[in-house]
Amino acid sequence: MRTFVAAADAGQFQEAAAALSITQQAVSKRIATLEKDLEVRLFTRTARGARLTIDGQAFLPHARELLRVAERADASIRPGRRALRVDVVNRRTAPAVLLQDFHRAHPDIELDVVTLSLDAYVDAAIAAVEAGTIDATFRAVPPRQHVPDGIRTDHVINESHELLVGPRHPFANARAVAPAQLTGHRIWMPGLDDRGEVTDYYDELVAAFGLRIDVVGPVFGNETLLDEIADSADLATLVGESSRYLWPDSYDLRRIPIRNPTLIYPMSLIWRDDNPHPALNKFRDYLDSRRPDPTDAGVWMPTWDRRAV
Amino acid sequence: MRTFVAAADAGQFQEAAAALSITQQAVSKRIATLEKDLEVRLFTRTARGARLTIDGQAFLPHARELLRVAERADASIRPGRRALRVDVVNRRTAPAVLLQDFHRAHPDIELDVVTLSLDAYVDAAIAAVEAGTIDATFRAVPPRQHVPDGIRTDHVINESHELLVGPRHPFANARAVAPAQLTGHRIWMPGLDDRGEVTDYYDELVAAFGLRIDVVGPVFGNETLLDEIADSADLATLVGESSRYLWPDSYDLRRIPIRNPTLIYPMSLIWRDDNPHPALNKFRDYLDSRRPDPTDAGVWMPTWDRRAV
DNA sequence: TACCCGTACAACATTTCGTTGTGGCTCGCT
DNA sequence: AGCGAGCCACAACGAAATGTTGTACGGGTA
Repeated sequence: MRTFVAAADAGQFQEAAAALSITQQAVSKRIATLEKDLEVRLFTRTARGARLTIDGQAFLPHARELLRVAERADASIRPGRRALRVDVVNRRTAPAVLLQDFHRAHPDIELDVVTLSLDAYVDAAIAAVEAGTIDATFRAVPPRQHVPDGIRTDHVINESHELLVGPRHPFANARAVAPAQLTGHRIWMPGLDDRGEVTDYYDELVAAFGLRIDVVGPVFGNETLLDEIADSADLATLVGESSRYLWPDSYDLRRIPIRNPTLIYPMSLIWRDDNPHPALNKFRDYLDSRRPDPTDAGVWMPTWDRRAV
Repeated sequence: MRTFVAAADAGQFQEAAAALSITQQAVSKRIATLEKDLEVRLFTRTARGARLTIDGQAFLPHARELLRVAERADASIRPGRRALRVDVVNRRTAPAVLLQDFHRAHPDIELDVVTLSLDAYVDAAIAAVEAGTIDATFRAVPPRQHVPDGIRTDHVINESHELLVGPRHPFANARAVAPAQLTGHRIWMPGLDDRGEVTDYYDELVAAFGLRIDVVGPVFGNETLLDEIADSADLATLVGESSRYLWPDSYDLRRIPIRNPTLIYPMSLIWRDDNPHPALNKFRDYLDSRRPDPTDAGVWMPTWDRRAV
């Protein structure tokens, strides 16, 4: 591909060969092989060079695109020059929205959004940051969480919860609900088991408001969950407010804000203080510009104190 | 790349090897080479297979994208299965807009928009259609134009002209102008020389309204032209209405509609009747749904009768 | 502890790839 | 018209790569 593009740009094989530091014959051979593989003539050879055929013209932009993608693929992992790699717990939460917005604001900055395998507790994520395999991660950082030297955390997101219900649910037409009203109602959050700080959060939430959260059943994927909730008259689930920007509205589901108090899930950015990646500072600046309001009244946040459970 | 993706999907080299019809050792070698080239470990080898590292996870989507692009590149020219290839005279005219819209309406249909070299008259374009190197082209087809058997034409576009002027031009603030008002004004259309039916059109236009069209000077590119017009108090040029959807508004240029009569440039789609490409019919259906109004009053169209000049 | 499964390493055969050498074609100059 | 310059294709050879078979190593598991 590189040879094809070089030859197309140069208009002749000889010059392309020079640019690639190989012989003209090698270029000729490469192009011939490509033409044989594609079963199409790409150049018309003349005495004064080689001009693209129609097929060649049609192929050229694809070839360039391929080289661009290859370049980006390489840049995404080559140590020392790779894209900024940020971990999010999952792609339907506030950090993902934030990263999308950041990308819109700075399209030139290469980003890689990864999701560490599901058994990653804060500790595992912090270890990954420390090891340098990821540049940053968004996590809830309980006060008692041990943070090694050289690792910094910054509380940059307050994600508030909404109740997601189907049209037949008692709260389907409510403008808002208070956590106290949820007492006795079933809240279904499959897959919410054994996940470190996340379960700690919901344990504390349950204890604080007398909620009933079911975690039964395996996770068959998001569509199944939404389907069941849409059909049910008593199932509900909690989702982050940001997910409204990430889901299609295809199901007949209602999002009911939760008020008095609002249920906040706090998240911090975690990164290595000595990470020299230039994009990291830009990302932190961006987060700074959207920092959540200082906690005010009407808001519930976890204490993350095990004794509260 | 294919091997990497296969191994990532399979979770083990052995199975990937089977899928690729090579030995496990070959897969191992390929992955090892890739890792060496990238200077990054992509898999952690375990006794029960190979799992992606963080780096591998970050790389995977890029690898998939590369394969997709390669697939599309191949599809764009492989005879018998290639994308629908449509020629437009240049990428700033109505056909280009139409193709964009069509692509939005049918994102699944692969399109290749090409531009035949500039010396291509209708005859050359028709020959290209006949030879099958392009599936269709948009051209003005004068009534006297010879069209071979098996080639069909359909008048699907009426592009109306607008006058493009800088802020100091006398018409800069006009809501509209009539062709008669343009008598004596300089209209600059560099590059408009020796272009077959296109020049015929403007020749007839000049004769009909006593216009003065300058074609002096080489074409240095669009930016230069726009620059000069923006700066000049008496230069103007004619552009198609559709170009408003294709140009940025970065220059301080005014588009003045031309009325009484509107100046129409008619264009037809030209294709081979026996072209079996499935996308061709869909494209024609689409064009049908946007067919221009039957010519009504207040419109000027060329007769393309040489004697009129 | 003995296997089973999966990966890595080694040696060898085969294919691919790049180089040098050469011929043929076309354009432009004399 | 003849000749030289410039460019591409084909042939032959050596080097590098790639794939295969054979084998060793290591971690789960019965």
